[in-house]
Amino acid sequence: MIKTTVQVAEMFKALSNPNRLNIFLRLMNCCAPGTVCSVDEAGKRCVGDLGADLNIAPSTLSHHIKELNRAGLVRMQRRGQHVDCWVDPVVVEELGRFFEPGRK
Amino acid sequence: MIKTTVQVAEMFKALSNPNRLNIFLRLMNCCAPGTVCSVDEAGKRCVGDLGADLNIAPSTLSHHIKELNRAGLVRMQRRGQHVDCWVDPVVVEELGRFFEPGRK
DNA sequence: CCTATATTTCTAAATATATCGAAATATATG
DNA sequence: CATATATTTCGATATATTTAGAAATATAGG
Repeated sequence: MIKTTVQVAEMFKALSNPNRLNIFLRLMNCCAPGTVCSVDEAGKRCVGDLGADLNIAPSTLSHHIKELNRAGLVRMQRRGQHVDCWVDPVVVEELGRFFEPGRK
Repeated sequence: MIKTTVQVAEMFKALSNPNRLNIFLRLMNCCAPGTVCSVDEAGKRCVGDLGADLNIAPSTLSHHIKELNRAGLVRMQRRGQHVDCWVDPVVVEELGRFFEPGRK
């Protein structure tokens, strides 16, 4: 899945806000900083959980997660009242390769 | 060299603009897209070279490279009329690790 | 010192982003 | 259906970013 420079820039933009980066890191680590991971399904957390201790309004949280989703980094799916979120491992792996030298 | 979430977000922000990302990629690849690498010192290119074919004003180019430098991704040093630029390999390697799962 | 080239600084305008609160929607359950 | 909880949409505002052009600065070479 080859990406254009613009698409990759979109992904980095999604991670360029400290709040969004924290949300992303929580999904990557599968648990809030300093806490033990406890989610229903492996690697998935609902929107509300992701905003814990981040001191942002629910509407802002929703907006940020939508941005991460739009950029292709995070997938979402409603499950009852909640909406589960998880990182797309393939996309994340591709991003990691961006920082390997000698890449073509 | 441990970085805060804010510092890392700054780095991603530096890469969130397509023009800046292109500049960064040229430094990473050490040559313009589709061309053979030809720089004085390994991995270094001057400010002017980095903007070739990017269709941006010199002032804009200078601004973007300064942003990459401020974020810690790119180092710069004047050499005569030119200013050489090169990526900080340590910082880039650290960024790459951000996308490895299971990181603590 | 004068000129040419490279780069930066400053200023300004257009556009984009971050954030909130209020209202709307979705779902579960009594 | 009424209510409670979770999330999203909408509208507004403050702030930040992108970019260019003009002027300033740096360096090399006559």
